[in-house]
Amino acid sequence: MRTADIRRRFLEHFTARGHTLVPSASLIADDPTLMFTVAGMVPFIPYLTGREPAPYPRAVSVQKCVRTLDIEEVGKTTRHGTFFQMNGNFSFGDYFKEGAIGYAWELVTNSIADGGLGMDPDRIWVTVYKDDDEAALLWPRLTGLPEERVQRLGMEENYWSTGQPGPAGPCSEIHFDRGPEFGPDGGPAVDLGGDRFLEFWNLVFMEFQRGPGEGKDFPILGELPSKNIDTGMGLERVAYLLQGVDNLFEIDEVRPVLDTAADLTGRRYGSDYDADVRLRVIADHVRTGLMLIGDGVIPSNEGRGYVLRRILRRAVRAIRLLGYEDPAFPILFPVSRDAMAASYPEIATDYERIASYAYAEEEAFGHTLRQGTTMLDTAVRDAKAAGAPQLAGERAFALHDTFGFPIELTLEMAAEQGLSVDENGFRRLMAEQRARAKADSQGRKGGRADVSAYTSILAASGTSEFTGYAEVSRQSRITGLLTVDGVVEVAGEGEEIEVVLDATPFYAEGGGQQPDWGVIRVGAGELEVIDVQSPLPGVVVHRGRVVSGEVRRGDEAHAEVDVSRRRAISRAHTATHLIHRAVRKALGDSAAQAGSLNAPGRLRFDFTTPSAVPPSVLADVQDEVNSVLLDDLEVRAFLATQAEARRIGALALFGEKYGDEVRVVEIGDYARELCGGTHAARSGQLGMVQLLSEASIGAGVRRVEALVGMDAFRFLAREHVLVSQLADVFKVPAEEVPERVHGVIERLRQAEKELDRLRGQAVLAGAGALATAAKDVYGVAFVGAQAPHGLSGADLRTLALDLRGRLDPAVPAVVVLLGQDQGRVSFVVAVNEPARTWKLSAAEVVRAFAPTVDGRGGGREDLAQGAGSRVEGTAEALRLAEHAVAQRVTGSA
RNA sequence: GGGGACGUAGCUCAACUGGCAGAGCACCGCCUUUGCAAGGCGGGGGUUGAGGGUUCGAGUCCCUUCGUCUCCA
Repeated sequence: MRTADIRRRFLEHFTARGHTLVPSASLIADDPTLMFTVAGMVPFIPYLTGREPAPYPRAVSVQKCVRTLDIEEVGKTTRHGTFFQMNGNFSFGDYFKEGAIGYAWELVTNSIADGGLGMDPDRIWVTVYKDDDEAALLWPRLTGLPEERVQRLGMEENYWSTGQPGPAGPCSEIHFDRGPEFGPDGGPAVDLGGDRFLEFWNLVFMEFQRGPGEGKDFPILGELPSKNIDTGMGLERVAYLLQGVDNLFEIDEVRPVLDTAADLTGRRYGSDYDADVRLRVIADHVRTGLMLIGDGVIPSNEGRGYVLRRILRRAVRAIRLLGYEDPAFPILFPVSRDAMAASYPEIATDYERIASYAYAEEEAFGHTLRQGTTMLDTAVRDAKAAGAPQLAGERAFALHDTFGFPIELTLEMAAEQGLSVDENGFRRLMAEQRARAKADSQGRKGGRADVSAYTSILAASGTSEFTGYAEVSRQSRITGLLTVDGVVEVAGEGEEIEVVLDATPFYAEGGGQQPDWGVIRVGAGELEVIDVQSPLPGVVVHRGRVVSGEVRRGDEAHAEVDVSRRRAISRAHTATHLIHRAVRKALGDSAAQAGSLNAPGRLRFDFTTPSAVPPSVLADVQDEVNSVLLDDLEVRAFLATQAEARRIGALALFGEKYGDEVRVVEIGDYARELCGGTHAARSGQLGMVQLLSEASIGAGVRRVEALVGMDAFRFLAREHVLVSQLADVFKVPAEEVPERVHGVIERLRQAEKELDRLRGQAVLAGAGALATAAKDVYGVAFVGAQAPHGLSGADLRTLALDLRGRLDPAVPAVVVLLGQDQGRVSFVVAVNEPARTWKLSAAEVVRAFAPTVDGRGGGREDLAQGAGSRVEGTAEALRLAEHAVAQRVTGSA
């Protein structure tokens, strides 16, 4: 049975039983504490914890998930994969254990013709929590399962809770017996974690409220007012059971990639364990990369983007280690796309964009690999030269840390050179780095990193409503107050605080739009707001300083947004939509928004496109946007369902919440997209839009910046003045300024070169005479002279080198020149090759006479220079230099 | 957020403990040669990312800043 079939059967089974179908949420979790959506229940957390009322009593979903915690295990075991899909049915205070067990059993054992999965009931085993007598009784009673195939396990296996106070409860797991060839008899309780009894569905019965405690050690505070069901069936696991293959890498959605990789590298899957592991890694990581980019994650050096980068690079590394050197993603990604498109059509429609990131990343990694290889070669050479049998851990770590060279490759390539690597040293350094980063983040706790303070405010006071679309000031109440020390009741003048209101007109930074500023007044004081953030969905935090009086939790407050700032930001945001639309019209739909910044009067807009945008296209975009402003279109915002929004063609960005209702912003009939930001009322209010620059900010992503309204006007006015001034200075019409400047620069260069040439000639003018005046000092041709005044140190050097060149190269020669320039003495000593074999050193000669001119200097054996301040010492210095030469020659002869 | 590395000619990179800014490719000219990566000779091309500092002297050392790469969180 194809994976897409299992998925469809699951959804149909539960929708037929009154469950609301909820589409998979984005892999980018709507929770700042989570990197990715790591489990099927993540999108339902607010309902399961009772933080928000559930909009439906029962729900069913197939949720995309990514987990990278055990990334090192991927490919080595049958079940670790970084991307997987969780089938889940949920009940929010509706049915409980009996319903959950009954529905599950029906789906698992109903025949395929009846829409079930058609598993053999005789091969099903279940486990329940040891004290959950209710479940232990229900299973045999509802399903006819023999009691001996219902086993009791402890807290570790069959009890569920989050790490924090909140809901908890026993769970019950359904296993499939793969047969005696996979392990011993006796059921999952005996073959715990083995390959024979494979757990594929976990039913969680949330019935208790737990208190604080570590791990599984916490008190039960009582029963939940509303008992919930949360189940998770690993789609991949079921697929590999039903498809009769050995692991999740061999199912229909993954295997094609594995086979293609095997073909590319000339391997036969199943013939070599190490190669098999690598093939499985490739298959898994390619799929994960595809799905992550599909949900809007972009490879980068931090956060989610970094995890994605690591996954992609691990895939590239694996295929390189299998001996394939050419770009592999352009071959592998389309295969993965075709395997996944049945369940996720957007992967196919959006493929061009996804591919551009993936391919670029492979190329970028190729670059770092080439650099790293050179570094590794020198490291290997050094080690061999030193006679060391192994590469130091420090070198391996430096390669990894600085050049991104993976340790596996270091091991492999060192081995080829007959060297081992000090892996323990490497691991120690990695651990140190980890400890450093951790210590750092611990040190800064209490700021935004820790959201628990906000969670408690949310729990106590509920969500704060945003009213800023319709109004810019409002009466409300302070429901939460924080300082650096945490939650407080009151804050006095001068304190930096954070305030939460029950309802606020302040826009929290989000969607690229900068936060509002303004003031919050209470009876006894006033708060100046300079930042507004939403650390958790539903919580709006106003940051600022108490400028007078005091602010107290519970105070009635008057919140007032700085209107001119807000308007300037709104204009920028509306302009961003127009630019987005115009760019897409000009470049095609592959030019998708990749980020934006909307600040007062100016904006940045990042979008994906394979290459630089020609200036002519930018000019067209700017023209078009400004003509739309002149059309003075009405800007309208309204709520719509996802389906409606899609029908009317609203552009949806990645990482949008898949809530029931979305906000659509449309500008006349010109642009329409999902957006939570604030906007101008009519396009005419923008005045004008001026594009400033276009640049690359990374592979496949370009950024344009623009000014809006008065800021755009002032910019142009300034430029105009500048050009007028230039035209004035150069005495030409404005259009001819560039040509004129070009000409002037060219002439200046010519003049400088000519000057240099003449200078060189002047410097060398006396060289011939000086050379012939060389003195014989015990067999050494010695030239000692005062150069003409005004020569720089560099000039002296040129002269000295020229002199040295004029002397007989077979005869030892020493040239000593001193010159004066602006009250300082500079000097150069040059020594030729034969003189050096006579142990004459230029640096030594310099040191011999430098003190007589109060100078210092030094240099190499053949050329040395320096400078001093005592002009009167020049003649004496020359004598000393000659003396030094004489002494050295006679002393060593 | 915390570390590490790198910014030198159009490109790829050299330049030892501070001491003459260079090579290969590309470009231009001339010569040779009817042959698809042609050879020879000659030539142009540099604010060593930017700004300070130390020093007789900074591509090199120190500080600031911008950019790129990379590891950890």
